[in-house]
Amino acid sequence: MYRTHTCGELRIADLNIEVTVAGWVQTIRKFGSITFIDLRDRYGITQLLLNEKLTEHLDKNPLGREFVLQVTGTVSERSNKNKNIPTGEIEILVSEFKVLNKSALPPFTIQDETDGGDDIRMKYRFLDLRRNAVKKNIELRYAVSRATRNYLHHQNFMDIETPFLIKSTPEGARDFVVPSRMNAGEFYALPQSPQTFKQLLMISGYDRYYQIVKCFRDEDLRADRQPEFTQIDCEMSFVEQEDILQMFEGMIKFIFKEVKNIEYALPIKRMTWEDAMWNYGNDKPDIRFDMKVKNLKSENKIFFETLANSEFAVFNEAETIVAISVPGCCDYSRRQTDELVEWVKRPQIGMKGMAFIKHLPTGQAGNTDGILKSSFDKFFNEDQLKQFSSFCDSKPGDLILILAGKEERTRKAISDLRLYMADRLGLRKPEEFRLLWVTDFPLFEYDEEENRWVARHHPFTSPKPEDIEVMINNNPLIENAEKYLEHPYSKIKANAYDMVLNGNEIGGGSIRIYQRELQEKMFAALGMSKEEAQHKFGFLLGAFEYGAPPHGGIAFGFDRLCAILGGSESIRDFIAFPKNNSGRDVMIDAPSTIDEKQLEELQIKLDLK
RNA sequence: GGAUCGGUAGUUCAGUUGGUUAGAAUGCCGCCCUGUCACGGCGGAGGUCGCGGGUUCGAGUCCCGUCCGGUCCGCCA
Repeated sequence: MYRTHTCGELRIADLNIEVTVAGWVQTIRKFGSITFIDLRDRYGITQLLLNEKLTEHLDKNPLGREFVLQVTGTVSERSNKNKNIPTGEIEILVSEFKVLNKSALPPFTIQDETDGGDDIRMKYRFLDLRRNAVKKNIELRYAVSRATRNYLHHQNFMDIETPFLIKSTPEGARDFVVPSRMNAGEFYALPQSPQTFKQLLMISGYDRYYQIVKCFRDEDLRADRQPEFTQIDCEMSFVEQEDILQMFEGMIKFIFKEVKNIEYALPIKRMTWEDAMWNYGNDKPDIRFDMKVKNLKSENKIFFETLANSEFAVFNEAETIVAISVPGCCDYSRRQTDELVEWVKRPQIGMKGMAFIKHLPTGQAGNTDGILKSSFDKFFNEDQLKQFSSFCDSKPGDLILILAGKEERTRKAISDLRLYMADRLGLRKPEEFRLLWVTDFPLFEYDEEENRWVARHHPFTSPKPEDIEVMINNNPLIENAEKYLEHPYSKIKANAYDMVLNGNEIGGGSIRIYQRELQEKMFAALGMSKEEAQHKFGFLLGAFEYGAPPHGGIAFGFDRLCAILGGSESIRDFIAFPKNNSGRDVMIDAPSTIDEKQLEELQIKLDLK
């Protein structure tokens, strides 16, 4: 037996018993003829005390950090207690110890505040995982997984595995591709999600399915995007949107309770996609703070009358003018406002400039309205500025920031600016969690490059019942690409919904199409020929003919959910063995070349450009 | 595909308008220390300044190229 106890469990109640523990050397503190060693395992740290004799032995056989020890001794009370750790009242008076294995000197310190940078930590990820800071993320991930499984199990969901070697369907993200040796010249694709399989399971009658499952997308990465990532993938039969919202509201609530011990007040707020875009410039608004977007003008509709006749060309000519009132920032200096202007002019934001109004409090008795001072004073009189202020709901102390330009870009910019200002003001508190359902997404988006409709969610999403006829009775063809907004298809709403947590999309799903005719119409709408649809999705279309029940589902981004619950931006911290920005695993050095023999077996010849 | 920031000791970083022998902290090694827990004290070792080329009397510093890493845009149904 290697150990009787772990390094995290011994307490003052265990005094005088003989124990054997095993673990890694965290630190060695030598004091002349006695030595303290902190021994670490997954469960904690226990202090060892080596007497004179053992300390002498140590001089001849030195220990180093991360050596693996097995230690036997007696639990004794410390004369100086350490209140910072749970085992801080005791130590083990060592009678014998054995080095189970030596360790090379680690390239960085195995501590909460390590001295190692990301690069070296990823290369030695197995050492990084020993650190408490990383370990607690991995533990949190397991807690989320456990809570999810518990909840879904008790709701009669079955965990059913679906294959990883499937068929490439180049709609949506780029597939990872695997050559088939037995079928030379042919390729499997790794699933971007088990979408079609879970729909087939519904047709098979497994009316509640879930899987915590790896998905693969061969696209460029970000801090919150990995080439292989994990989804909580769910599907239900005989349900409408409302049933799914209820079920998964319950699930997220259960996860919050189990993992964070937070009782989330239901129901979760709901918002239509249109409202979200209108009031936040974004389909995944962070509602931990207000600072709503004010629409002064949008696509040639003037909401704020004064703008119609102003001399200010920037405002006159803009497709869209939007503003936010930032609380408590009216005293921004020239330098600070310039800094914001520079911020919105960065290529990532892409604005040409920014106007602002300072709503200064006066300090004079009797005047509670404050004084308005703008960056465009010469174009507007005091009354007009007042109208501006009241339109933007500004209060004395606010700084009104105004962006003008093309609809889509400007809306994205004001949304980014809103988040940026909230960050500056500390309004995005990591320990505050605000959930939101966003519903009624458009079914289609227009792809100007390919000059066709693309599915905003995916091609299996059902339109709202009232829009089905619109879809069936109209030709998807667009004669004038400039006017795609006038095409009936751009008005069709999807039976789709996203769950948003603190400004992050953590889950999304839809009620699916379950009739062959409608699904064929959908493929046709996306510019797919009958033959093409049959080649790619014939199995699904065929299955729809054998009694497909109405069904729908949702998938949660598991890594991202864990990251947010853990208060982090980066999902890498919550994946045991993540890949870097270029999709490399720097620890095992993958991807890599393969043997000539392997290529031969696959009958593949490389012709690298 | 594009933008941007970075690469200097094992590690994390500093390094001025280009100018003597490239520094700090931490880690490591040695000696001292019986109550430390971020132990302390004294001493020591440790560098192809990512790589290649250029400008210059002289390059860690300036220029060009390249590789690697971070962040972002495009992309991610």
